[in-house]
Amino acid sequence: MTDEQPKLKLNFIQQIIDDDISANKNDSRVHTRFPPEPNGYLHIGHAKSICLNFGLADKYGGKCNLRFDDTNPSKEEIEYVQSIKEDVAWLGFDWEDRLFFASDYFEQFYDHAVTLIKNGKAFVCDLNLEDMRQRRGTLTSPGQESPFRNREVSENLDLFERMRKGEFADGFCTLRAKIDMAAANMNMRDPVMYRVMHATHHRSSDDWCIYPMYDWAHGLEDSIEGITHSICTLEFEDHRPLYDWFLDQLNLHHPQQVEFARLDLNYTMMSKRKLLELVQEGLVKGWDDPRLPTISGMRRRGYPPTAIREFCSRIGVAKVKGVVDIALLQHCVRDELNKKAPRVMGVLDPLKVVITNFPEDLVEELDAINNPEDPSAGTRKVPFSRTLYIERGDFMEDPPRKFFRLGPGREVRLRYGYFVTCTEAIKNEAGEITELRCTYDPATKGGDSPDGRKVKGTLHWVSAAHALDAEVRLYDHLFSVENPSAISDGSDFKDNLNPDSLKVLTGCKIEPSVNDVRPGDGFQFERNGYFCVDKDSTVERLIFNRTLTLKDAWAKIQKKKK
RNA sequence: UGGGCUGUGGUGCAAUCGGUAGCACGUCUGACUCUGGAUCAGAAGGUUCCAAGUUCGAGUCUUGGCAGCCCAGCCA
Repeated sequence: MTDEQPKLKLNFIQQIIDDDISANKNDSRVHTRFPPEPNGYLHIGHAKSICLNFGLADKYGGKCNLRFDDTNPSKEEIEYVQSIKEDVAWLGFDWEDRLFFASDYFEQFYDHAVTLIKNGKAFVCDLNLEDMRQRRGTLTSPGQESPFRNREVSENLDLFERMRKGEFADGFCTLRAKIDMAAANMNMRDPVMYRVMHATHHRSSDDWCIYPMYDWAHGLEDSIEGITHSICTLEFEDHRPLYDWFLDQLNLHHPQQVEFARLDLNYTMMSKRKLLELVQEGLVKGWDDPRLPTISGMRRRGYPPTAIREFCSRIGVAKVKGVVDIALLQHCVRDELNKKAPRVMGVLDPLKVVITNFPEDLVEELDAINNPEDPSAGTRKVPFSRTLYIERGDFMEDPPRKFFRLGPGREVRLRYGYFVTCTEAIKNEAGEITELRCTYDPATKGGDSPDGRKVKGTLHWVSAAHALDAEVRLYDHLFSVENPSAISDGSDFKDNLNPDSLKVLTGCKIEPSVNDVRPGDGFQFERNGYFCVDKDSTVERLIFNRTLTLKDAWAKIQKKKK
């Protein structure tokens, strides 16, 4: 906790805040917020924003609110607000008593709108969607003013009140700010503040039939909450002048909006709309499918929140749009899991091995280290017997030069067990190997040879009679291409889905120490990777998700050969 | 001659007042090892978008180009 280290580099947002503090802006207060719309589940891109906002508050001794931007009841659901709260908390952030909803401010928004009308800065517009669009102009040409733009204040007041009372049908009219139809910034061309929408809101129920637009609500929300720094993504840069305009007209507190580039990761996508599509079409199994970049998906997959936070801090924050290599995320996950995950032996693709010179009924309890990275994790006993399972891929009849594992006549070590030598491979009629016969050297108990002879390979194994059966779900990239959103004409992003993103293995054999586990518990299956207990898992039916593989030098050698 | 923003190894970020372009991931070697993990040591990889200018000296300052992204929802 010492500050001895060279000063950590500040990102551009921290520099802005530092400057504001030096200038005693906002009495040097720092108050941020994370403002999700409850229209989907949070993903790793949101995690970046969450870490940023809560992290900034933490760094500067300030506060960070959790506020739901629930201004569009047609897309929002209570399920989403629950999941979002759960995800933010799981990531390790605490909004304390500052859980807010835009919908709680609807009355204030309304009053402010009335003020704008009274000041001649807003008007009720009867243009329909199509007419409004046509009059908006284009990027290079100015728009035309609405014929309703110069209604009397009293008429506007009356109409607006009747909008609220529900006298008009959906889409019949809007309340618009009166700014400048010729503005180069399209957002300033008399933007809509309210639309008529007879929809039931997940919190305010049927209290309202007009709902504020995001642009009208957002700046106000931040102002109401006394936010000092409104951190948001790049696409809102053009909206900042509008928020400032509203706040100036109303003479309200100005948060400073700062925009940064949202996270993009290769081999996946952050579009909520497309994620929703995958979920709704059953292409993945729900929002928490372990292949998804959602927070809940990553949680189910076994990614620790600390790893996600570390990742978010490593990617930095800037205004340049880029694509982060998913390998960095995986590196952070491995780094964390390597330090924490208890080691255990699990055989995914079992091949029976009989140790022919091992006594029939003998069961030896061998000592195994729980975590070589953490001596305090202690040791456990693992049963060893005459009949075992090893990984099918750990045996080759005709092994190539760099294959360090078992082959006819070869000797390897069974981890924490004995040196064994393969004497015979038994096959069925189809020529498939069904069983191996080996002999063991009793002098090598524990895994060391008293005569000092070395063995190149060490295999994981499991005693057949003691093993637990398990289903194991193997995951790979959801998409087979780096940028699944880049599609040629006539194709769909779903064409880029990786057909092998999920592989389900049954009949896997896990060592018996893993008998009393709960969903979420994580392990390293030695030499195989990191795995965690899935929420579908029961005492009768153990189910694991593969979080990640270990780095695999042998796999790399093989890949290069191809 | 619409507005806004952005250009630094393959990727993501640094570089204080203008002073030898660094870090991480990835890649490739090698060492070590009872996980082909971890760890350790090392290597490759840059026209800092381009051009001109200022300066003893420019990623940084000036001017002019070029490229990319965002904006024409009663979405957020």
